[in-house]
Amino acid sequence: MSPAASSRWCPTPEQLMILEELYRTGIRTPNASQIQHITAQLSFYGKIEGKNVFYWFQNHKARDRQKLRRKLGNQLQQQQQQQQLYNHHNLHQLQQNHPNYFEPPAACAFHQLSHHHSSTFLSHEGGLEGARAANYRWKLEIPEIRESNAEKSMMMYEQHDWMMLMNVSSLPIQCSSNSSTITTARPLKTLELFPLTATNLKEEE
Amino acid sequence: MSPAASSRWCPTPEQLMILEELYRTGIRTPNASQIQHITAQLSFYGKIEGKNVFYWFQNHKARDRQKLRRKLGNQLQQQQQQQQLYNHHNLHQLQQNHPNYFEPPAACAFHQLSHHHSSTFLSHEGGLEGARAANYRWKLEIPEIRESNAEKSMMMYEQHDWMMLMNVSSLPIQCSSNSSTITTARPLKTLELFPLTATNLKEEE
DNA sequence: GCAAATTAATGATTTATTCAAG
DNA sequence: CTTGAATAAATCATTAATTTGC
Repeated sequence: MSPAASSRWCPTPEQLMILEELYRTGIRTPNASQIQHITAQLSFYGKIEGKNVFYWFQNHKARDRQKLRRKLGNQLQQQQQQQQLYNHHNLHQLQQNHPNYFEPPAACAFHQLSHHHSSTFLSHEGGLEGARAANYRWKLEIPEIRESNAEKSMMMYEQHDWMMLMNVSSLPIQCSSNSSTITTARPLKTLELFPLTATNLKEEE
Repeated sequence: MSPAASSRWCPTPEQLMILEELYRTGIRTPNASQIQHITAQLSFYGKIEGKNVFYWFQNHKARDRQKLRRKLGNQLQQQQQQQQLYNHHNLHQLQQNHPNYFEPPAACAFHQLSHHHSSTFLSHEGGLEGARAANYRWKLEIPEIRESNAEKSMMMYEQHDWMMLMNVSSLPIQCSSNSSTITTARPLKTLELFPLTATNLKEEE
């Protein structure tokens, strides 16, 4: 009965509490160092990774907004005049394609809101300088590719998985020629890179 | 007089060409290792980071779709019958919400294709099993928050900076440093390697 | 010809939507 | 049904094209 490493993070009550507290405090979109910090703190209460923190804030923010939107949407049932006015005014073509867009104006408003908030809590914090200076390390454990149902859908590409610390500038990738490999030079590599097979299958029409 | 490190990546013609070729070949959403490879290869032609590659594909895919959508949108003014038929036939619930989803099947196909490709040049690691084993460290340098115009918009949160390279596995990236005339005119075998056969029309006329 | 001023492309972020585990 | 995870759409911001007046 090993823990069997469930495929997704399950926040402990403590973690959740802290996260919510942080959110209440005003943190909406933590940056790298903030995430690092939070993760470190929360890791005391249980297993957790940076991406969990990241996603949590993303989702929480989004859903919070969603609720708010709904609530407001109901409240302002009668003020739709404005709505229509607005709609009629600055409308992109794409809205044609999204007839189910409930409240485009709301969305717009939210953008602004968003900006406002971030600047708000950033200003008060004023403590990013310190963070900004240093380098941080992250241990990235390979994300346990879920092959559970792999047979069906092949596998998922988690393209987010790679997004990270690309600043690997130090990167030894820098062509370690020293060994023989050179001979082939780039053309060959290129070849490897490009499976010219198939190629067809354009997404067109 | 340093180059002053422009704030955003500017692909060299070679890099661009290769990327486009890859795209044409079918790569839409490269995974971690693919991005690694591509980045390594392209780094020979100029400064480049993984995230550039990632973003490039994201944007290219999106804008390609955009164009296509527009085009089709015009073309299919009268063919909406088919659409409806299709929609009615193999429909997930979500398609209700996205009546404007033109080619869900295409998307699917690409995933498969993509997978095929990756396995093609990742075959040496015999799949993902090998990769999954280890943990890796990455140095995360705080991304040099651009404060250039900070006073106006405070700062940007680059939350993407942290997400990255989860999968990084065996990293077979063998670059060739080689001492050829790198400076300006690289031969760019790659180009020659790819018969730019235009069986598929250019994106838009 | 050549810069300042505009516009078009496109790299980089942020937000909204969807998928699927529990 | 809730929510972590992933993807796609929309948006912002900067660079390259280009126009324009001189």
